[in-house]
Amino acid sequence: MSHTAGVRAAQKQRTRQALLEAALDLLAEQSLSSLGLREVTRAAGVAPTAFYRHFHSTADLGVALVEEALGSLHPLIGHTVSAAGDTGERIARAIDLIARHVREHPAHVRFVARERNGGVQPVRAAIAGQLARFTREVRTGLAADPESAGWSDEDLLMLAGLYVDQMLATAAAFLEAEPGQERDIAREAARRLRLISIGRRHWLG
Amino acid sequence: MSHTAGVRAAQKQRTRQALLEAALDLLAEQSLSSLGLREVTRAAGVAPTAFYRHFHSTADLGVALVEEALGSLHPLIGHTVSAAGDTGERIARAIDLIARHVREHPAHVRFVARERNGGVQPVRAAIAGQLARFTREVRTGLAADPESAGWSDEDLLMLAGLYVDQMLATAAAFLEAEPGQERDIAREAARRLRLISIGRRHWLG
DNA sequence: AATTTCGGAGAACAGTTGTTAACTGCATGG
DNA sequence: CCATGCAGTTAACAACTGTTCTCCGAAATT
Repeated sequence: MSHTAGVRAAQKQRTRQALLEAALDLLAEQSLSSLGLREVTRAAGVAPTAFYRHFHSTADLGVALVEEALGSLHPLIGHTVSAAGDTGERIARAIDLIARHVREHPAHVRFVARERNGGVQPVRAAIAGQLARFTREVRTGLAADPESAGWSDEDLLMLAGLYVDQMLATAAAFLEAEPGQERDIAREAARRLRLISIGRRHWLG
Repeated sequence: MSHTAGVRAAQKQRTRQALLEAALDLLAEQSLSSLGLREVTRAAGVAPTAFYRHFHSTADLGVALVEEALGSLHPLIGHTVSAAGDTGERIARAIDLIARHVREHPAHVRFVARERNGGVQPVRAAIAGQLARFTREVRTGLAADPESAGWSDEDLLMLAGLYVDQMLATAAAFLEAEPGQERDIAREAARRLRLISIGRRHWLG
């Protein structure tokens, strides 16, 4: 039962993944707009022309990387926003989650932070799209909270955007941090989130 | 009294400025890490080798651009933070100031937003240094406000950092906005700042 | 007036880039 | 079992890159 997807298609996927991983590696020390097609294929161990079997251009590859970096993160969002516990516990857990994610996928995080305002328009658009989705998801999560009673949809979206921006800024800070500084960054991020949640509590009236 | 700086040095400065402006133009559609030396000299109308008389590399030129983009902004900061008026008026004035700055110097703003997390380490470091300076200046401005009574220096620095990040995010949003959307972005930014200032008011206790 | 300094030009270098064309070999579907 | 499809290779192209060395002319110094 069930074909294991075909020997042929499987091998294609392996090459595609090799290209994506090689690119991600190279992007540790440069921006996407300077990433060369040959450079990528060389690092992936395939011929330059093989690239065209998978992507039209490096910009196209970048869009695929956005999907890989952010696409699988959506389930996590709603689950985290509507977690149990008091405000302090929820803040600590959210920051812990960010820290772990940055530790486990530093290249993906770096890529997103770098290309969010980078020099390749389609990639910027793809990232903006994913972040807008995150924002709507956080909004939905917040709406379920009893503390959001009386809030307009517009204001909830504003708060969600503030949170998403803050999450990304914290992740970027973790990335740039030298070993041992993570504690300080976590404390600063917690204070920021605490201030925002205080503002949230007194928003009405 | 006073030599007008010498014909020779003056011409050198003109060429240097031509290189910086040509680079800034080219950086509208790419990142610094893909900016070529020859590309810059071609756009500036000088020979490739002339580049070396002014910069060691394009990374070096990038650091100079950071200075040009952010160096002259410091006086403005303290003046804006410690302005008169109630909270709403001060928020509106700050956002207006950002909007005007983005309108008048879009290339500089784009450059900073893009290279803040870009692929060229010395430039990232230069931007981080300038933003840290901004944060300290905002902190000093906030400290003068009677509303900051009882605040620890650490907390003031946290709040200042939050403001600086928010300013940059707003500027970046203005940049990406299509004509006519500026009003909405200004309104969203105002709401964010209002929420933060509410959090500030209730921070203690 | 003679000499030094120095910003910029010119030519040449080895190496790299994206893209094209024609090919090879093997998994696939009839 | 055979013919088709297609991922990947090889070779070649014109164009471009950063860097070096040599030179020129005019401003600056003496």
